[in-house]
Amino acid sequence: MAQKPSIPKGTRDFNPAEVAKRNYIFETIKAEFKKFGFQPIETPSFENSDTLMGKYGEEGDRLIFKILNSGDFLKKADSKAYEVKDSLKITASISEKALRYDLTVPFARYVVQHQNEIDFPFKRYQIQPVWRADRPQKGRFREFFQCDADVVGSKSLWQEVEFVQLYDAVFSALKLEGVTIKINNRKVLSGFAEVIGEKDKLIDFTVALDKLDKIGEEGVVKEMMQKGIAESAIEKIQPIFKLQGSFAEKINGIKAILKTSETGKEGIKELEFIEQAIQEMPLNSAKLDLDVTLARGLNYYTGAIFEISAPENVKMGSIGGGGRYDDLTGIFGLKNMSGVGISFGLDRIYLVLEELNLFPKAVTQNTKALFINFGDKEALYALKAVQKLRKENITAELFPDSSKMKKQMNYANKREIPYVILAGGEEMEQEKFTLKNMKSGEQQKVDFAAMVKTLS
RNA sequence: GUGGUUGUAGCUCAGCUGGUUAGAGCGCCGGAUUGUGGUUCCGGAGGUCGCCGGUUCGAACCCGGUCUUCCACCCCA
Repeated sequence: MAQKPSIPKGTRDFNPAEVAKRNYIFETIKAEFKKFGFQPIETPSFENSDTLMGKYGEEGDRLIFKILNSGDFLKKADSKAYEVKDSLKITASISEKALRYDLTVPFARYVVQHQNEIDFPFKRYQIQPVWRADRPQKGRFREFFQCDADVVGSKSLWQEVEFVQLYDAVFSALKLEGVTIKINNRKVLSGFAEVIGEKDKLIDFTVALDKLDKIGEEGVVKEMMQKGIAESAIEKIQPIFKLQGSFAEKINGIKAILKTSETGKEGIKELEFIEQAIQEMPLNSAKLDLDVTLARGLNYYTGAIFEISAPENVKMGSIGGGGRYDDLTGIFGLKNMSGVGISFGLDRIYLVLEELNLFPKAVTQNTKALFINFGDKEALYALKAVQKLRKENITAELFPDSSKMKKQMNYANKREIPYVILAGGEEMEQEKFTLKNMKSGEQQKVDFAAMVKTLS
């Protein structure tokens, strides 16, 4: 065999069964998005580099796939950067476009660009692939789909409440139980930093705090100290490492710490608002939990922060996330436009559903009936019936070649087609069809109407 | 981006301290069975051992590079 072709690292092919299952997830999510009043938009797979660069932090810039300029790009390259082999600097001069890294920033760009045509508050959903030049791992790909729903143009906390409900609605529809919707608030995190007098180290502080469940209290303290946060400061917020119990109990715990921080208190108020609303309208299958260590994500979150944990028995990173960003469109010149949104990680949800065996059987079902081909005369008779069946909304097909019976039956068997229809000279004369149930092996000679009845 | 790991038939994997023609199970193709599949029996095809180079009389096996897989870190869906 010749050299086998291959696909790039971190990308995948999807076979028919996989596509069917993925579509099932897409359709389920989409149906809930629509029920909540979101409308779809789509944006290009690549954007101008300056739309994306600098929006995800230094780390993010590194993970953005850059597209090489067409033509004689070296002619226009930054020769100084080239001389000293400064990859970072030369990139800007040889690449002007980049593959989209997420759906939020392109959405912000979209809102600013089309601000005059949009009726605010604007609720949009978007399901498209994104690309990251990351090193792949389980559930981590270089091309994957995000399913986002966002609202811009409203500061109302009712949006947050609705997003919690939307998460719950989607996971309930997917029959995925035991999902935890973790919530936090940027203002609470700012409050912590303020209280300990390390306001300017907010990012370092939250990034370290975010790792609590992974590296433990000791690890977090160590990392904070490495980042230059004073030991005495860390001691002050020690209680947050040990927060336990119900949502309300945890709130009480942080209230004590944040009593001197106006920002912090505001964050608490927001969290309480959302929690109380959810208590009035209980969730179906998911659980809402406060996690003050949750920092997750992008620096532009200003209020609520969401992250979705898969059920405990599945080893998988977060399967969704989101939050409130007061000033995302500000980067593109549109001020005072608050947005809040959530995202579903389709590829990871797939892995979780697969692991827990939660895909409905019907998802992969395809053709209902296969007509055996006995020759041209019989094939014509069969195809006429196929055409009529399709008009009845029944998926049917004719085996294209008059191959051996064994081969045709085998084909039906392999494809798990539930019915095979045999129609030869005898059936043609009587205007009937021999309908064989592939599972039971039973067969009977029926007329078209009876066949439709069995197949529908 | 850093450190580690993996790659042998379509698939899952054997293959001893380097030693002739690299194996198994499953699958595939053909036949027993030319209007009856999933069971059984018989036969068959299919491998530059990820790729490139090196060491050696000799490499699937040792060494280097590269690609890929998975894992940890970074970060994240």
